[in-house]
Order: sequence, then structure tokens, then C-alpha cells
Amino acid sequence: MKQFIKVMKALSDPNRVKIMKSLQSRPLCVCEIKEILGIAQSTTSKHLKLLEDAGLVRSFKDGLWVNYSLADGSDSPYSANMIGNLKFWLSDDPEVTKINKILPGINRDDIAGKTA
Amino acid sequence: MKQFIKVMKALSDPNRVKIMKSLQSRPLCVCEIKEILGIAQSTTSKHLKLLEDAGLVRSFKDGLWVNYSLADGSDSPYSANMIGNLKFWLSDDPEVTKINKILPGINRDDIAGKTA
DNA sequence: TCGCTATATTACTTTTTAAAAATTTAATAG
DNA sequence: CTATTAAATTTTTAAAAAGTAATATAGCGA
Repeated sequence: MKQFIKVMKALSDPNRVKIMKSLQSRPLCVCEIKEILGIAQSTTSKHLKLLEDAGLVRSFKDGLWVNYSLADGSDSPYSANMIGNLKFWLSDDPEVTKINKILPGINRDDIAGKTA
Repeated sequence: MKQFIKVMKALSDPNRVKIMKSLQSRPLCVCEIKEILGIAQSTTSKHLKLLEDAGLVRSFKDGLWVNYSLADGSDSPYSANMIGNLKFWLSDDPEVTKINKILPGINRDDIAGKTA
């Protein structure tokens, strides 16, 4: 039950769903995600931790950066199902298409600095 | 997006998930559900409203009683998917099996009264 | 080592959510 | 019409969640 609730909770916030949809395009670092969503770095970090705990995303360190990508779903049937279905769901959602439009222009090297 | 979030939110509470699992056995009235979960009538009513708004359950009036049952999923692909998967998921969960054990003994006519 | 920068963590504020008690509404029986 | 009872709604309180700013941690490069 706990695992299931974790997955549902993780996906019951619009910003976290947007993160899932963004990661369908490519892996992203925290600073890129914060840029896409227009929220603070600390908030972004917290959302990612929640998604990772639910088995929906995973992270790889790359020097100073931490790259996040979609998990493979091996964590639970719940996460597997949601990761899979979200590939199709919400693709036509206005907020999602907006993200997909700006995503190609998002580049970690262009993002301000100073812990911005 | 809004519909999706509604379904995820509705299923991110253990009591609401237990309601879904209970309704897999048979339709239930509010007083029976409150008895199964051991929570107040007003709380039960609110949970059911949330589930109904998410397209996960539906209600039929029968005189003084209101019977709730699983929805058919025609509301959205999200609700349809979750209703379907929950038929298999969590069936071995300890809290769920406990409910399934007491469910046959739950009868609306045996339940106290006085808006208890 | 020192400074710089990406991410995580902490502390705090605001908003949501879960819960119950009390009240209102609606349907039935007399 | 009145009393009764199931469910919905309202009000209130307590706990959880989302948000930010500020600080700490970690991995570069000079």
C-alpha cells in the first residue's frame, strides 16, 4: 500500500507531472528543470527527490551536475505502469506542449549561475 | 492535466484506496463504508465525493441510502486505467485482506443509528 | 589550497488536506 | 405533519505539502 500511495502522491502535483513529461525528451539536470518550470532550485530538488523515492526517476552524477532521467519501472508495478502510460497521456496538454516548445532551447551552459 | 491530477490526488490517500478495494466486492452505502474504515460519517462522505469527482466511483440513491459502486471508467483514460489496475493491485496488501475478511459481516441494517 | 558553481539540506511561511462535531437536507414511516 | 434516520454540508482544528531564502555539501579548475 505504501509504495502505491507514494507513486500516486508523487504524481498528484502538476510540477512533478511536468518533470515526468520533460524527461521523456531527454535527461535533464536540476538547473534545467528549474528553468523549465520557473521555480526555485530548492523546490526543484525536493520534487526530484520525491519522484526518485517513488521509483519514477533516477539520477546520475556527472561532475558538478546531477542528471535525472525516467526510471525503468523496476521499482514497482505502480511506477512501471505510470511511467509507461505517461508516455501517451497528457501529450496534448497545453502546459506540456508549451514545455516541449521551449525544451530545445534549454541548455545547462546558458543558465545564469551563482546558485541561481 | 487537471483531470489527471484529480485521479492521482483521489488515490493518494489510504482510506480512499481502501474504499476502491472494498467496492470491488459489492456496492456499499456510506454507513457501511464508514464502518469498514472506522472513520466518521462526514469524513466518509467527503472521501466519496472526491472519488466521484475523479470519476472513480458513482452513486445511486435508494431511498434513504446512497449506494456507491466502482465507476465504469468512461470519465477519462486515467480513471479507467486505475479502476482496471486496482482490480489486481494491492489484493495481497494486509490492510486490504483485513477488509475483505470483515466485509461479509458488514450489513447496513446492523449498523447503529442516530447518524452514528 | 582557494574560489567557483551545481545540488542538497535546513528553517520557515503559506496553502492544502484529513479529521471530526455539529448542523442541514432529504426520504421514509407513522 | 412529525419523528426518525442516512447522507451531505459547514465549521473548526491539526497535520501535511509546496514554496522560498539561506546555508551546507561536493566537485571542479587555477
